[in-house]
Order: sequence, then structure tokens, then C-alpha cells
Amino acid sequence: MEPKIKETAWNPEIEKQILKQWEDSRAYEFKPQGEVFVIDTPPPYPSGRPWHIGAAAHYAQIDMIARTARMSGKSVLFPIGIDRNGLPVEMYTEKKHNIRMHETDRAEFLKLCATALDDLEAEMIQIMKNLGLSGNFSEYYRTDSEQYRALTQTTFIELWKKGLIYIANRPNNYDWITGTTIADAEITYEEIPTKLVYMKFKIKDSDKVLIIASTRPELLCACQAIIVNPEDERHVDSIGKSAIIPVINREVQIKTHPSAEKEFGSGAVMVCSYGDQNDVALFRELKLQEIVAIGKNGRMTEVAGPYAGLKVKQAREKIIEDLQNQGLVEKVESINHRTPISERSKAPIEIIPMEEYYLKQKESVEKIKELGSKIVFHPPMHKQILMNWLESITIDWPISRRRFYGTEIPIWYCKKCSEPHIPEPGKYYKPWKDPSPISKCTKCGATEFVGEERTFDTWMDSSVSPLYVSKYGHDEEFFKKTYPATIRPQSKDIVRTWLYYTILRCEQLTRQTPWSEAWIMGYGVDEHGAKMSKSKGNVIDPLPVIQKFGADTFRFWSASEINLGYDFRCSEQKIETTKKFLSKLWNISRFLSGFQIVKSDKVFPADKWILSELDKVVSECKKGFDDYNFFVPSTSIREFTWNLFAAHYIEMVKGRAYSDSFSKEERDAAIFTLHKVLSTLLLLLAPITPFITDYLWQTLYSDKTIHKEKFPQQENHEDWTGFTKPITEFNSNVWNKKKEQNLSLKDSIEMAIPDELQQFAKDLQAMHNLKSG
RNA sequence: GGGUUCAUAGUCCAGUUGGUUAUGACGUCGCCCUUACACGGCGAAGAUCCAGGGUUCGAAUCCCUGUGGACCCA
Repeated sequence: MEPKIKETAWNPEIEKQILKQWEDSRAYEFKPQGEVFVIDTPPPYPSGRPWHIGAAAHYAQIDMIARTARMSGKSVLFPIGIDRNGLPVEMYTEKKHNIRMHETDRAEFLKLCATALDDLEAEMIQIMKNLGLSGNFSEYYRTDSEQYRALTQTTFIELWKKGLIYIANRPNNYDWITGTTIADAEITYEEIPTKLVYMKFKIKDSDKVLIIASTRPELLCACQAIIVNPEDERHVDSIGKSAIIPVINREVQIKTHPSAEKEFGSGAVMVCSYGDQNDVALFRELKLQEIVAIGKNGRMTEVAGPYAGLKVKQAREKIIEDLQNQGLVEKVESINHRTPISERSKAPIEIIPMEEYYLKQKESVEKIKELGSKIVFHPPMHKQILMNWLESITIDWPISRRRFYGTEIPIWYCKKCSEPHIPEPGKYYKPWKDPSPISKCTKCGATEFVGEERTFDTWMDSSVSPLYVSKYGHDEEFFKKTYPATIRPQSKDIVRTWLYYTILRCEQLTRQTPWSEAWIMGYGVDEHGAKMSKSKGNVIDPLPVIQKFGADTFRFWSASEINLGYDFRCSEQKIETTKKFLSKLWNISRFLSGFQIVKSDKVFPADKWILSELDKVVSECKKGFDDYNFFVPSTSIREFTWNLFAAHYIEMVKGRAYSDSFSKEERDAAIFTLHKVLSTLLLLLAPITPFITDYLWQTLYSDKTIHKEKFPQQENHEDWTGFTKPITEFNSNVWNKKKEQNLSLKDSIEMAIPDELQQFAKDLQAMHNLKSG
């Protein structure tokens, strides 16, 4: 029989046809029947090319989760969304058009942002499709759509009514570059070289001088106290006295506080509003009057006297100079200071008192610990990231932002008495331009209102994703079937934001955990283990890689190279060599495509042996798939396919299959077993490499797609795997012997078959052309 | 300072409850067109399993200490 497959290598171009077939037949449509499996897919932010190759690998694996569930017989809801809220597009737009957001007409600015997002999004969707994602593209959602934003606002209104939201004026993390308050979760820390200045404070009515070391001398004007450790005998006689702030020439009291470390600097610390979070705590505890020294524009305020109007950094330089000129500096040290910076804009955080909206979270911590402990984490160790974060929560979540491209806070204030009013839930509101939906102030009866101008922190949107995909508040029937979702796949760097905030919000709104499992992936790093960044030039763009080698190659690389939860290295060369496995699979199939599919009731020893090994692979794969760890099935299948099936079994039964001197029964058993093994392998590989397996499946075994099939089950054959070692060793011995004797592999040779392999003798003889004797 | 985690050939990685000769791949070198595949086959070289100590008949594996790296928190 002519082989059905003619080409000698898998051509990734075929992926396009298959993709079209999937789309035309709506192969992955979700029907809420039977056992439902819901994935709370992370909506990617379309930040433009190159997309991070680690992210592409991540999505490939999320698709494997979806396909695994489908092949386990579940109805899978695999939503596709695009995250479009937030800072990056605003900054991109400012740069692209050389404008400043706060100086641009709001409606005009939003339009520019939306246009930019549309372009970037189209490209992103195309990459996701090309990767072979079996998601619900026909209904993909955007987090800036009217519907999504209405949901964010509705949930806000619900929480407001539950009394979980309040307004407070308190010192807050402020990013002066983007001009907005940010939450603790959005801060990162960097070691930045800075000067530690040892300043001389004169003690009043004494000729003594107190040395105070600080990295923030520009805040001298906001100094309201000096603290020393009560057990520090060096300062005992200064306690209770006043010190004169250098340059500023104002008096402050010297107090005791245990937080002053004896080892740091001179042991005396100046308390200013606000150098860091510790200052905030001290101001509260010691009931000090705050002085706002830094304004929203990142410049010193008028209280800084001669330094007013200078940027913080300039003011620092200038005041150090002045201190030195007046002989008020003992010394200056250069140190690396761990500085809080904004994750997004990289600006150093200033702590400035601002009036913001807060969502209560402190009182939910214990409840969330309890819910968190019930969520199954893959891998389990990453649960610790959540638990550590819960331990460190000290303040409520500031949710308002002074930005434009986000969901508007749906509030109107009475023009007369400033009483805030919230509208009816269910609609999307834009208070900065919409007329007030409230006609009369509930407090004073006035009829004129002013809309709130601020927007929400984008995590307010993202944290309701499981509610959005299950149509919370829209379709009660659908919601019941799809909420809570099954699994949240995401990367480990956003556990303290996206994962945490989602549990918090869903608990507050639904009293339930949003999903029963969380699947946490590591970062993609470069081939030397360094973080990829545009400035280092070690970024790999996944798009050309996928185009060159095909999505299946990329996916198989991702599965076989990434151990769940750990960081993984990316190199184009590694991806390229992965392609060889697909070639191997292709050629095995090409060989088998020359043999008709037959049924056979009887199998022979070699067949029993390989089926027994196959059974082992099936069981190992099941374990890996159950844990959504695709490293396990991909490596186990590759090793079996290459090193046992192709190298030994196929060679052993080739003679039988071509039927030179074998009975029909023997021949059929071989062909039956060959097809049985290959079809099983294709099914096991289908979630990992959906294109090539579907093509081969439809060419060899069925007129329907492989992706509607179920996983093969373990058959519990008699265990023949003990023969693996003797068989492979014997074959190796023969090959070596022939080599030694300079024989070709098809040449005849005289060699004794070991006793334990006697039952395989006929196949082995044919395989090696052994002389009987 | 606290936490999590990692350390196995030139490189990447496996190694279940301790148990003969430590897995596989990439790369390197040699030989080979063999009725699926040269995008292939066969073979070879390459590891003091980070260091030190302990438990044990026996440790890459368990325990302690240290060193080095990554990440998180204060």
C-alpha cells in the first residue's frame, strides 16, 4: 500500500489550514452542559511588539490546560479578554503625540488612547490565534468596554452600600510622574546610590551638638521631632530638650522611641512628614502636626522657603551644599539605599497626604487566609507568596487614581454641601462629562451636582474577571453553572495584586473563593538566566519564532522546557531543536501510513512488551495532566517515542510488518500494535501540539478532529517492562558488533540470543539478520 | 533582618518512599544512505551530584552548618 503521507517533514504552513478548519467548524464552542470547567484567563495587556516570549509560552500552556480538561470530558469555558485599562497606554500616547495628559482635553485624550489600543490589540489577538489557543475568540472581551466598566462600577456600588468603601485624607504613596496615588502592591524596591548626610543639630541652651544621619535632608523643613532610643546612654541628657534644625533654624523636641536604632548613624533620627512609612507611623503615634513639604508636581512647597519650587532631587543637592557652606555637615557617605519606586513609571515614591477612596481590606485578611488555604495551588509552594503578602497588609486599599484611561468612579457630589451620591447600579457612568443622574441631594435638597473626575485603580477592574466571564448580574442561569470558576492561571509576579485582589473582591461580593485552583507560572528569562529587558537587548520576540518553526514546535518547547512554577530559560536555538521531535513523529506516521489499519485478537511478545511500556507512559501522562504540569507528559512521550518505540520496537517488527517469513496473524498483530501505539501517542500529545496531531489523526484514523476525542485510559496489561533493558542492551550489542566488524546494518551476523529473550527470537532474528546457529 | 527557592557533564534538565553502573536533550567528536526519517541512525568522550559535618550497612536523595545565586517581605 502506498503511504498516505508523502512529504518527509512536517511543514508548519499546514497549521494555517488547520486553524481555518477549527474556526469554520467552531470546534471549541462552549456549551454549559455536563461537568463545566471554567478558566479565569488572564487578559493580556496589548503593550506592543515584541510580546514577551515568556508570556507567549504562558498562554500556550493555559491552552494546554483547556485542552486537557476538554479531553477529560469536560465542557470548557476558555474566555479570551484584552486588558485595556491603565497607565501604559496613557504614557504611550503622551510620548507618541508629545502631549501631557493633564493638559489635554479628556475626551480627545481618551480617543487617542483607544485608537492606539485597537492597533496593538489586533496584533495580539492574531498572535494568540496563531499559537493555537482554543479560546472563545468570537466573544472576546475588553476591560474598557461599556459592559465591563459597568460591572466594575456596579460592584463598587454594591461594596459602597455594604459600607466597605470610605474616603480618607491620609499620607499615601504618590507617584509624581504619573500624578497619582498608588497602592503598596504597585511599589517595587531598588537599591539606588544616594548620599547619607550627617548633619549637626545644636541642642538648645547647651553647647552640645547632636549628629543626625539622613538620606532626605531636603525634608528638614518638615521635621517635627527627633527620636533617640530610650536605652541609648549617649543621648540620655538630651531627652526632653529642644534641638535647632540646621539651615531652617526651627526648634524641635527630642523624644524617645524604640524604633530608633542605636547602630544606625548616630542613633538619633529625625522624623519628617514624610520620608518613609515609618515616619507616617511615628507622626500618628506621637501626634505630630504634619508639614507638607512636597507637592503633587514633585516639587518642594512654599514651606521649604528658599527651596520652594525645586524638584526633590535638586532641593536635596542644594540643601547639602548650603549645609556644607555653613559648616553644618560632619560627613557625607555614599550608600546604596533601598528606595521605593513606582512599578510602572519607575519614579521614586513620595508620601503625600491626599484624600482618596479606600476599600476595606484589613478586616478581610483572616477570612482570605482561610479561603486561600482551601485553594489548590500548582505548584503548592507558591501559596506561600499569597500568605506572605497577607501577613504584610497594614493599610486599606486606596482605589482612586488621578488618571484618565480607566473606569470612572461613579459618584456625584452635591454642589452645595458636597455630599457624595452614587447612582443606580447596572449602567456605565462617566461622571466627568455625564449629567448627574441624581436630581436632589439627599442631605440638603440642592439640585446641582459635580461629577467625580477620578478613575479606579485598574486592579479594581481586573479583580472581577471571574465575575465578568460568568456573567455575574446578567445571566443568573449561566452564573450558577460557571461560578466559582475552576482555575486561575497566572504568573507569579502578580500574586499579591491580581490573585489577592480577586479573592478579596469576590469574597466581599459573593462570599466565596472565585476558583478552586490556582496555577502559577514562573518568568521567562534569557538563555543565561538573566531577566529579559529591552535595554539589555536580550528580548526574544515570539512572533518570528512561531512563524519560522510553527506553533506546535513553540508549544512543545514550552511544555518540555518549563517546569511548573519555576523560572525558565528561553533560547531560539533550543526551540529550533525541538522541531526535530515533530519531524520524528511525522516520519513514524509516514511509515505507518503505508499499513492498513487492522484488528487483531492476538499479540506477540514484542507487542506485549511495547504495549506494556505504552501503558506506563499513559499513566505518567495522566499524572502530569492532572497536575497541569506539561513537562511530565511531554518529556515522557518524547523519550518513549524516540528511544523505545522508534529505535527498538519499530525496528524489531519491521520484518513482521512487511511479512517476509511471518504468518498473517503475526503480521496483523504487528501492524495493529504499531497503530495502537501511534494513535495513543497522538491522543496524549493533542493538548500539547494540537496542529500536527490533528493533521495526522485526520489523515490516518478519522474524518473528525482529534480535539473531540477523550484521553486514552490505562489498560493494565501484564507488566512486560522488565524486558526493556535486556532488549535495548541486546540490540545495542548487535549494532556495536557489526560496527566492530565493519558490517552494514543489513548484513548478516552470527550472535546468540540470550535465554531471557528467547520469546522475542523471531523478531530479533529478522531485525538484525542473525544467522541461526 | 525574616521568608521562599535553587545549586547534578561545556549548556539545560530528570532523579518518586535513601538501595547495583546517576536520566534525557543540546552541543562536541568518530563512523554510517540501513525498503519512515541525513530535520536520520549507531557509537564515543564528558559529573568528586556546591563545601563541610551528621544519621545509616548504604546518601545526589534525610538532618545540621556554611558558601553562592534568584525572588519576595520588613
